[in-house]
Amino acid sequence: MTTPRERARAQTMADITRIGRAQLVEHGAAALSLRAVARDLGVVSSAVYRYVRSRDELLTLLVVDAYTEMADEVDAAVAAEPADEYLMRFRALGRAVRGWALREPARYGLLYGTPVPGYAAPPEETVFAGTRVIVILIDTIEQAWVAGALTPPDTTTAPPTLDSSIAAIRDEYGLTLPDDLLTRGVFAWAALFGAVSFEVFDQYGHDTFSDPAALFDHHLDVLAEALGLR
Amino acid sequence: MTTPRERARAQTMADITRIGRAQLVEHGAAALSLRAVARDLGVVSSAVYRYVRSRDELLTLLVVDAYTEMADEVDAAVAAEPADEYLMRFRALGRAVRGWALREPARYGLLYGTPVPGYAAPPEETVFAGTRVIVILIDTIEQAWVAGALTPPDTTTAPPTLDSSIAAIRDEYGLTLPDDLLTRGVFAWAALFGAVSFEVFDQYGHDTFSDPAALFDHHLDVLAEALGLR
DNA sequence: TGTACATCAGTGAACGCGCGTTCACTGATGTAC
DNA sequence: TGTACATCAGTGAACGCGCGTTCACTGATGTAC
Repeated sequence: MTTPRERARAQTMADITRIGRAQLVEHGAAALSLRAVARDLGVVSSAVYRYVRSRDELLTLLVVDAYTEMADEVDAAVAAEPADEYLMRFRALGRAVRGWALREPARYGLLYGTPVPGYAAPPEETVFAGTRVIVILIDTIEQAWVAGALTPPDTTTAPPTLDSSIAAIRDEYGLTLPDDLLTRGVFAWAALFGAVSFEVFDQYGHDTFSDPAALFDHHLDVLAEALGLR
Repeated sequence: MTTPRERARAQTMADITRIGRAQLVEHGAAALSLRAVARDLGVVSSAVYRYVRSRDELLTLLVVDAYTEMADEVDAAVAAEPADEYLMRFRALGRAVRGWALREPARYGLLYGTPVPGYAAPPEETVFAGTRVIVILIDTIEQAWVAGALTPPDTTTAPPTLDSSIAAIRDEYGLTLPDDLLTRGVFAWAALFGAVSFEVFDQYGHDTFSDPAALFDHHLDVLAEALGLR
């Protein structure tokens, strides 16, 4: 049973998140301001402290909010493909990340851009949401591997100095992927977000590529090839 | 013949750049402040306006400074390898980028991270310095191609919608690379900086990988394979 | 070579702005008896 | 069911801070005759 007060509180929290999101979009993470949120909320600046302990806590709220929204979309996009079409699932994942990032450049920048100076996201609250996408990616590769649908190139080997790190990851997520393939998965993760970041942060000149979506799809093809996905 | 006044001016400009660099390192780009630079320079805040028209102009100065330093290091690293050892040159390029980025995370962030809100780098002043690394990368691939030292995978084809964009790039830099390979070069560029950004911006957990340099080298191997470099 | 004038670096005060956070308070909503 | 008390949301003023930029100014350095 929720009291009116509880409902009002939940509503205000949701409003603060919504307004914070809008502030991010408009002015970027570094300029996010509690006073501006209070203004938009129609309330005196000190009132916001009833809901949020500090500016940093508001940032954390927005970080988790953004990770969650992106991961939800990626989840949905991957799940919309047949379970045994691993290449299609991989492509869907990549496109979902790119789609969200281009729609939400400021929030994407908060997650994958320059760290906000003086702010460090508290792991307890952000790690789960923040690792969802890489977990989906690695799971997709794992499932393809288990199904025997993967013919990984054998031209490289994972560095021996990473043995224990790789073993720890394999344990944590219950994987059976061989070392080299798991390491290639990490590469694919970094490369995917590199391609997205270049587009979102406008590293290509504005008009260098007439069809950036096609360029990105080509990147995904090259990445899938590097994973042995087909 | 330089007058004392000219020399003093050049010295002060150099001091401003140096102090600006230090400010970036300490507080990040968004917090870069003319007043703080003036303080460190030992001068009243308005005096800085004799040297720099605005905060944005100072940012532009620092952007060019950072691009130039990074490209100089990449240049030197690539040139230190034998001219016909294309794989070694590619590896040297990647490692030089990573090395500079890890030594200068804040300046790297200024170039490849979230855009500074409200600031757009003026192309006339930044494009030359900003494209030097990709030009070196593409040149390396071009030379390998011309020398016949490249066996590119033929599993993908460049998207037809990018024909004219690719042709424009080929013309501008006098290249003979086929479409797919040139497009893979762009991919390698984005993927390389993606791997570097993940490390600099701490996307992997702090202790997930015990030997990040080895992980990065593995990434370079996979990238070289995707380019057909060996 | 000496003098008059122009150029330039740097000063100090001011403008108007926004920020995060604390604090004592009012008044409404909820709860225990 | 009614009353006394506790909880909570929101107010308004204040603290101390930093910012970019403009402006009229002083005094030193450079230049043209």
